[in-house]
Formats: sequence, C-alpha cells, structure tokens
Amino acid sequence: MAKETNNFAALIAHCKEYGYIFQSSELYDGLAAVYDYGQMGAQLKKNLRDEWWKAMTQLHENIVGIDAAIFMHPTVWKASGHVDNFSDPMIDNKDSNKRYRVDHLLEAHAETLGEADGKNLLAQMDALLVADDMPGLKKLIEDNKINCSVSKTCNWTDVRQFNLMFDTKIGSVAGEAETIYLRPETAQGIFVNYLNVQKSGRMKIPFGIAQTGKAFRNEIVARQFIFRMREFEQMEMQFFVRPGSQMQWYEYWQNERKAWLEKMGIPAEKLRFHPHVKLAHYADAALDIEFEFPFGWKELEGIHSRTDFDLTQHATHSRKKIQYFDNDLNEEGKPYGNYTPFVVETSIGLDRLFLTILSLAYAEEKWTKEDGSEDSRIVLRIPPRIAPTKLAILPLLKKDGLPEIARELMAECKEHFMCFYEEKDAIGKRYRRMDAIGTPFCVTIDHQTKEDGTVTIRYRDDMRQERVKMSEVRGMIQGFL
RNA sequence: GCGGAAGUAGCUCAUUUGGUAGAGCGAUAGCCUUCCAAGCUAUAGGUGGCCAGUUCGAGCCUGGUCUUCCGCUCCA
Repeated sequence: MAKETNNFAALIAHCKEYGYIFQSSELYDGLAAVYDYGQMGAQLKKNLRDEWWKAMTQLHENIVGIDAAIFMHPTVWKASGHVDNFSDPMIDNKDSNKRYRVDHLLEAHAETLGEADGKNLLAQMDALLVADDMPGLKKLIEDNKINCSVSKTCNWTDVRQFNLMFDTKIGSVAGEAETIYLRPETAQGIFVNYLNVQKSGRMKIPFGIAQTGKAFRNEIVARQFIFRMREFEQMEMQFFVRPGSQMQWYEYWQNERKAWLEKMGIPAEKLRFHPHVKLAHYADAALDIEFEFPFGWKELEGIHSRTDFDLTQHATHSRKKIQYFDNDLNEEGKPYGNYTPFVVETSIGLDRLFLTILSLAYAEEKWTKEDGSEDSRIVLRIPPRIAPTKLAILPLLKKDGLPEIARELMAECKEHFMCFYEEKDAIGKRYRRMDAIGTPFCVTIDHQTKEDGTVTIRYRDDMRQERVKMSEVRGMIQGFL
C-alpha cells in the first residue's frame, strides 16, 4: 500500500527523537563515538540480548553462560597478544598519508647501514622507546633522513602512541597503583575461566561458554553512528572442541548463527558470508557474517576458528596446565586422552545487531486516503518478539468510564509483557506515536466495550483493525510474541 | 588522524551589508471529540555550540575549541 524510503540520517534523527539513542554527554556537546541508549533503546537492546542468551544457553544443553569482569589481570593482554600488537608508536607521512610503526621504520633503515651504525641506531631507538620519548623518536627519524617508501619524502607528523586499549589505575595508593586495561574484547574472560567452568560444571567436550558484556577500544576513527563505538557490547560464545574437529564446528556455527539472525527477522538476502583472506594471529579460519547496512555491507558477526592459541598462551603465561582429558574412544579404541581444546568462536556486536534491526524496521510511508487526501507515517516495523513495547492500551475518550476499563486491561497485561497506557490526544495521533516507536499492537476501549466486552485491536504493520473480546487480548498478544 | 563543510527553541527553518531573536510543527495544561497525526484556549521553552578577540555595539567579522556531516586513512 505504501511507498517506502529509507534514509540513514533520518533514522539517526528518529532514534534521538523517540528515545532510542542519544549521544553521550550531549549536554556538554557530546563525547565522540560514545552513545547512550534511551528509554526505548535500552528495552530493545535488552530484548535482543535476552533472545541471544536464550538461543545460546537455554536452547543448547552444552553451552553455559558466564559474566566475567571488565577488569582483568594485565598479563591476560600480554598472553592474548593485545599488548604487543596494539600499543606501538606510530608516525604518518604527510604526503602519502601512509602510517608506519616507528620501530619498523627504524629497523628497516638500520639494515641499510653498516653493522656498527645499525646497532648504534637501534640502541638509540630502544633508549627512546623505553623513555617514551616521542619527540626524540621523531628527531631520530629526521636526523637519519628516513623517507616514506611511497612519497619518498621526509615530511612526517609527530610520533604518537597508538593504543587500542584504554588503561586506568587499580589500587588507590599513588605510585603503587598498577596499570590495567579495560578489556578490548570479552573473549579472554571466557578463556581464563575455561578450567573453572569445565570443572565446576562437569562440562564434556564439545561444550561452549557464552557471555555478553561491554568491551572498549580506543578507535582512531569512530563513526557511522553506533556501528563503531569506543564502548560497545559483545555477545559471544567460545565453543571448545576436540583438535581436528574444528572445521566441522566452524561450519556448524556458521549455519546456526545465520539461522538465528534470520529468526530475528533479517532477510537472508541481506546477509552474506565474507571469509577472511588475511587471518589474525590466533585463527586458522575466520569469516564475517555481513549485513547490508544503509552504508554498505559491513560485519555484523564474526565466526572464528581460534585453534588452541588462547588456551596455550594462557597456559604458558600462567604456568598452569590448561587441558582436557577426553575419555571418548578414538578409532583405535583408546581414549583421546589429554589435549588442549580447540576453539570456535561466534562473536556478534549487540550494538550492530540493534542497528541492523532498526535500519530494517524504519520506514517512511505515504499513501492516498479514500477521500483523495495524502497521509503518511513513520513506522518502526520491529518484530513483535523484540519490540520494546508490545501493546498500547488506549481509551477512545478519557471519560464515560472508559479509562477505568482500560486500566483493568492494563493491570492484567502488564504482568506479562511491556505495555503502554495513553489517554491524551485523538486516537489517530496516538496510533501514529505508537507506530513511531514500533509498538506492534494497540487496543482501543470504546462505549461498545461497556456493552459487550469487546475492544478494537489495531495492527501496526498493515493498520488493520478488528474487534475482539477484551478477555482474549492478553492471550492473543502472547500468541504473537 | 588529515582535508572540506556546518552548528539559531525538542524538530524544520527565518532574522537582506554588525544595532540586545521570530514562525510553523512538537511539548505541557484545559476544553471539544465514537477509530488513523493538522478543532479551540492558555503556558513553557533560546546568555544564537562553547571560550576569547575586534567594535560604542556581534547570531552575523577574526582566532581557538567541542560536536556533527562528506571525502581520505585506519579498523588484531
């Protein structure tokens, strides 16, 4: 019936106007790449998180959920590779805009020098690195007239320390306080608890550990609304398997996760697998499930075969044995015995899922009414199962006892699902407001309700109305959810 | 992070060369209304993003800063 348009900027404005998402600290001009969820957004986000949690834990008997802390022992990030890979002084060439690691640049140059000069240069570099002397490093590069390999110029920016991880101090005594990091991923909280969970839960391989929670990355560029934020929420599951069987589970979870995303109302043609060509240091296979966002195909969820890298690393750094004794019999009729499990990870960004759902749901509709006049609405077609508010209860007039009847229904329904009550303004206006926040069902109480106990139920998606018994409303809505 | 553009009420905008800010919609309260936003009345809401400078005087000029948008770069 309706002509639809989809505009990303309009969606962002809509999110703010109707209490889904606000920029963080907007009162103080905002904080870049940080966002707050408003009254509607927080509920939608919770619903998505709950759906994921249920799908992972309740519906998989061999997966359990945990909730690890954001703060972790600093050595965790050495073991994971985050400290080494992501806290390097970098420098940009202003002409080519190419960015280099300072140590790589100097090491490459040292190789072109004689042995004595080369050693001397590296010694100077090491001293400056230890002292965190960024201006000194820049001077060293300039003094040696090191050029950019692309632009061949020596036109450099200042040396800057790039660290993807946020740090803070733990311990209240100044000077004795230790630097710790806000976790850049939630996965490590699972790996360091692998033994605890496996033993206390008597878990048998294959099994999984799931968790949802905040992670933090100090992104240099963070844009595209909530797609890339400095503080974000991950929902991930690490599935521990017998070495050699990881590819089988890697495929299993691809299918499983794609099916779940489709169950969340995402059309199959808006999803695709994008295998990684260049693998991360921990993976032997990896792919993204991409969604066609308003700004293009982008990663929504990652499926990674992480091998035994993480558990092995933690075993090495902690000097503890992290293994599993497998009593199942192999082809030779002997137990598989002790081994370090391999891991298949599914990791989805809750904020990205949120954006996916909203960008699919948002629609501006126009149509011509029977009398020839134009009408329009903005509607969020959020699947009823995850919509923040399920039912609006609206007395047609705020007199003649109608509010009292509506309140009875409200009292009954709000025990079971999220409801919204409203008396103000003409009924059409109230319907429009409910469309704008994505409430899938409205029930209107009128004078006829007093006579025969029936009410009008109005459906958001096609604006259809029908008359049903008020006593059946609660059951009907629960049936839809 | 670099380059460009922008920032006036919740939203969309106006205020023609510098002279102490207005409208529509929205919101709130009340009235009226028997099913898809636009009937009536009243009210609230802006030290013109923020800080400096020039000027007798700045929303309008200059600098800085914050934020947003576009392009580039980056994204284990």
